[in-house]
Amino acid sequence: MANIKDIAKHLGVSVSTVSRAMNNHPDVREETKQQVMEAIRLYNYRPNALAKGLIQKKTFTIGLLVPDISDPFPSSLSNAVEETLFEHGYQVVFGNGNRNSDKEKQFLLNAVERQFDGLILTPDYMDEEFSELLSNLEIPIVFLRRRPPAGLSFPFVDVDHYQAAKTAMQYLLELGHRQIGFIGMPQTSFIGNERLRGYTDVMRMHGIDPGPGHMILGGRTIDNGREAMGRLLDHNPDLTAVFAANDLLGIGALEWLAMHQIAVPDKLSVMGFDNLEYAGLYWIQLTTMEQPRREMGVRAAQMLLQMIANKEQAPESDLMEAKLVIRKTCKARLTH
Amino acid sequence: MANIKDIAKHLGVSVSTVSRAMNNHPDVREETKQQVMEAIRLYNYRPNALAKGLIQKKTFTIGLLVPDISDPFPSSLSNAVEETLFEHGYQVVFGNGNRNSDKEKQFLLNAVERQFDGLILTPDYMDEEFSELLSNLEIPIVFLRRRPPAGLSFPFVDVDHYQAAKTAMQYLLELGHRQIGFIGMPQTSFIGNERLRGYTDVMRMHGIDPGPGHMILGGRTIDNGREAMGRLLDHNPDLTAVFAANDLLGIGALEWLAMHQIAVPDKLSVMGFDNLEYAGLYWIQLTTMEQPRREMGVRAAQMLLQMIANKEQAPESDLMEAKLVIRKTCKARLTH
DNA sequence: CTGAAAGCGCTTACAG
DNA sequence: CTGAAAGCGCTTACAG
Repeated sequence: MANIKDIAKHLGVSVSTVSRAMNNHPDVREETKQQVMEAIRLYNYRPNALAKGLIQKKTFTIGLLVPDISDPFPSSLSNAVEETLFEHGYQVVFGNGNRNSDKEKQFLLNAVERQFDGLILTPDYMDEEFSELLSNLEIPIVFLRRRPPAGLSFPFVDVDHYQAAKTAMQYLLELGHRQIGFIGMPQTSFIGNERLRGYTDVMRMHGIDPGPGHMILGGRTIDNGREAMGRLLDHNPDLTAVFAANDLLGIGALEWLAMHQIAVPDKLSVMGFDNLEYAGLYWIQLTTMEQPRREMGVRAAQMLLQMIANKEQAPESDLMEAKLVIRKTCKARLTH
Repeated sequence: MANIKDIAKHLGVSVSTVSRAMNNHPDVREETKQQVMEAIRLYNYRPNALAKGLIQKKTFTIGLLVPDISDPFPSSLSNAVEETLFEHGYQVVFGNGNRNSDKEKQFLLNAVERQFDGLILTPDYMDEEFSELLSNLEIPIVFLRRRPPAGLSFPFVDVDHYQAAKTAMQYLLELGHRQIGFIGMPQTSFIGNERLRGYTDVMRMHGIDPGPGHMILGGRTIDNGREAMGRLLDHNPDLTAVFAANDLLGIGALEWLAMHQIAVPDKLSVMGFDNLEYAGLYWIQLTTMEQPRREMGVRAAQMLLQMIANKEQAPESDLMEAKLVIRKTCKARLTH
């Protein structure tokens, strides 16, 4: 590959001049600039970003750590991040957390070695070591769909899961439901707990104290949802509605109900959370809470850009609102 | 950030020694090595990858261009690529082609500027300019799920779509179907045409000449499939089976059939292609051809690794076999 | 086993 | 408007 010296030599000018011409420096004769551009084309020359980054202390590279590249949820969000950052001249490097604690740490280390300009993080494991690493990082960081570990004050963007769960529950109550079951995520999940809290609080506000018979926790997948639905109805045959903490769980519930010929929404209403692609399928038509994925991604990217531009002043975290998407799995309770 | 000089100064040794100790050079006293390691920990030092890459002409970075990060199909495959490459110490940089010709080219340019060690490409647009760029690249490249543009001999890994379509058709014929319709992709799609060719050839082999009444081409999505199914049955009410060139199309067909109370597979059999997650859903249970996504990703990564290790000898392209996944949308034709 | 020096390919004051 | 020189943070012959 040709380098800047080659093209300087070719033109009989100094490398400084070539550099300035390439970078559109004002103090360079138009004619010289033209010649340089031509030589660049001729040699098929591309400036070495490593050398450039080394000296400018700026790489135009942003790291984006996602839990799992093949997970459909984060990927649409990643797209928004990537597009926003790309428009501003940054290349985003996806890190595959791979639901693996070591890989997440490895990514952080990589980011510092490679001199990334900023980081957007959706880590799954935030142990001591991770926090420790993070606190030494000296790079602008924003958390996406996660809260920073205790003691560290990085800005984040997330949905207000608690509020959203309340909205979902409110809807179910308006439809006349009182006996509402909950299919929840593992207790180790922050967002799972927020959604659970929304469920519980609304139930209590309406004078119902949801006991263990009202809920099955601990899952995330379609299989989990299917299994939970069966158990839930076993414990509590009076349920007229079920709130699933995520769509996969909700779809699993729907499966179980379909398998057992329990009509949805005539016999039982089902509410999901996320609004995955799945939810809109003809056979599913799940009523659910939609997370503003694109907006979250764009927002996180903008926040990071702002932090890079102004390292002093940290932006405010952003808690976004989820939107109720009404489809066909919830219905007013029959009053007999 | 501390640099190598800081830690050399701290220990009163030369930077050469620090460098050697870090990189496990044999000619360095064990004691020295220990001290260096300790100082590195103390300073929280991480070597600058830019400087390292600049001098070593090796960045341990691989570019992976995908058409669309949020597309579920490539992402599971990307995971396999990433994992394989990560095990060998490489970081993969995802490029979002974004179904946009300029972004794909931009990615190529970026790759050369940033001195990537290799590239795995799934481009959607391969015009003159793209080929031109490619031919100047001097970087090991493998194509994934795409064939290199005419005149360029990069190795590729893909599924043998023609063969796979024949397998699917063979299955339908074994079930007794003769009047088989085809819902196909745009004629601009290489893989779409391969699948169509498989369909047509098998039909002809069995003495049926599929006319325009047998097929609707031009779509990729669920909506397209739904619409195509209606038209197909309109033209050709005798059809007993339909082969959809991808699962989305197949699912759309299934939707239309469900909406019109046409029992699948009792009245009509439907065959898909891809085996997306969707296909296994309780309500769908689509019989389809599964592409070995993980294997393709792993294979492409291995090929690239081999090319990097040995720049002389180009590896053979790999055409993989798709596997028939029998679920519930195909059934033996009733013989009355 | 260790150090001094050159060099990777750029950018950027500084001087003219 | 242009050039010479220093320097970014490393690695690696070369010499000892």
